[in-house]
Amino acid sequence: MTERNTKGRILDAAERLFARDGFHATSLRNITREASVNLAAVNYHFGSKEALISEVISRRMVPINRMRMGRLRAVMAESVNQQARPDVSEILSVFFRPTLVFLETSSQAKEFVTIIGRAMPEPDDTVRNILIGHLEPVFRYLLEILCFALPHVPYRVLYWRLQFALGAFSHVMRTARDPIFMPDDLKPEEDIGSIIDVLIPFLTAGMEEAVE
Amino acid sequence: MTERNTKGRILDAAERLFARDGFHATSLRNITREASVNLAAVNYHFGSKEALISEVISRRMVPINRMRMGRLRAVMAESVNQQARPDVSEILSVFFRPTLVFLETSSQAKEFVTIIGRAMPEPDDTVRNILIGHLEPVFRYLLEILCFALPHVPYRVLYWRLQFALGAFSHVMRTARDPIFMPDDLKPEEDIGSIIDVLIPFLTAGMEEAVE
DNA sequence: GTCTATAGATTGATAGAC
DNA sequence: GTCTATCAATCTATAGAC
Repeated sequence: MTERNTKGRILDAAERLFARDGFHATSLRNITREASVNLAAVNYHFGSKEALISEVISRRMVPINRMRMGRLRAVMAESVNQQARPDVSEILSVFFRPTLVFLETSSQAKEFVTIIGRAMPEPDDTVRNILIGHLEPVFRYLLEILCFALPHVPYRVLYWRLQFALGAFSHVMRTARDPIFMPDDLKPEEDIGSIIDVLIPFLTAGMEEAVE
Repeated sequence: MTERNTKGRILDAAERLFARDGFHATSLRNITREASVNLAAVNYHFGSKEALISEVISRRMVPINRMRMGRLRAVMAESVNQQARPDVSEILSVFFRPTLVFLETSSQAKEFVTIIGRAMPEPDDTVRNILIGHLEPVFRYLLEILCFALPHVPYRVLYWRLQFALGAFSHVMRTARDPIFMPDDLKPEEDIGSIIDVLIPFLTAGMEEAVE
């Protein structure tokens, strides 16, 4: 299912290597070798390594976040209609599940899950800001809806709880395929969806916990 | 409170710069300039950049983890004595609070909190394994005690929940001083202890949540 | 122990032929 | 659009004088 054209081949190879080795440790030479294209092709098609990183992130993040925003709006609208508080577990599902939407259609896209987890803690500001720019509107809307869902929890506490959720999520997305500290009598999960099934009740309980 | 000798000056400067810019983006030239020592001093005193990274991490992690293990054993012993299950909130406190132990004594050590959060998601295996090597025995013992505390939660679920806790913790340690997505009407916490005060009830609720 | 000078390797980017 | 060849900058690490 590899892309035929050079640009697509570069994007796929970059996605694979960024996921495996990180952004900084992956050189343009590694990428073009993996993609079987010429070194100069990256700068011809993308302009710079940074622009390539941006493209690798954007081509998946844009549709994922469009899906997230649409579903969050639906959850909010339904809540207003029924004059009921939105369900925290559903809010979190709507945020996390779209990450997996590509996994059924493309084996290549599995790499991307790791990339999200890599970009979040990236020390390089320019790289991290690419992800942050995509996530910021979603985060704000998510926080707003959580305020409706959990009016008894202070705003400041909800902000930090949402940060905890983000941290837990990015950590397991990054390490899911090669989990650290895994005891010998446990096996890595075969698919990431089953980790999210454990994650959502965990986070929901934490979100809903009363503040004394 | 800066160290007088060259070795200590290098360690402090490296800690500061690793925290701010990450391990990979910080060159030995940056470090020696910041420490006002000669470039060759790093290889004279430490042998290599990797060995310096290891030292920066170890000099704080060793005493922190010794404290953690001691307190965890105490929690476990008290539980056996009283024939009661250990308290989840206390277990988590015993793990998280020692991170802050240096903060009262040394302003320099504030940087280290960020470093833990940086080393955990580090793509470079050799760097990440330095931290993992320190944390592994603590993680295993922590998981064991959680099994005692929460016998109704399956082992596999507890493993992942502890991973979520680790992810949330490292994420906020890394971003606490410059939080992402911070709304205009919120201010960064003045000290990290107050974030941990929010974190522990959140994680405790998630840990204790019943599994259907 | 501290310094200068430099080796040796790798990187992102580009000029210019085809 | 694709290629070769190369520039200029960076890095870690080390040899050798003091």
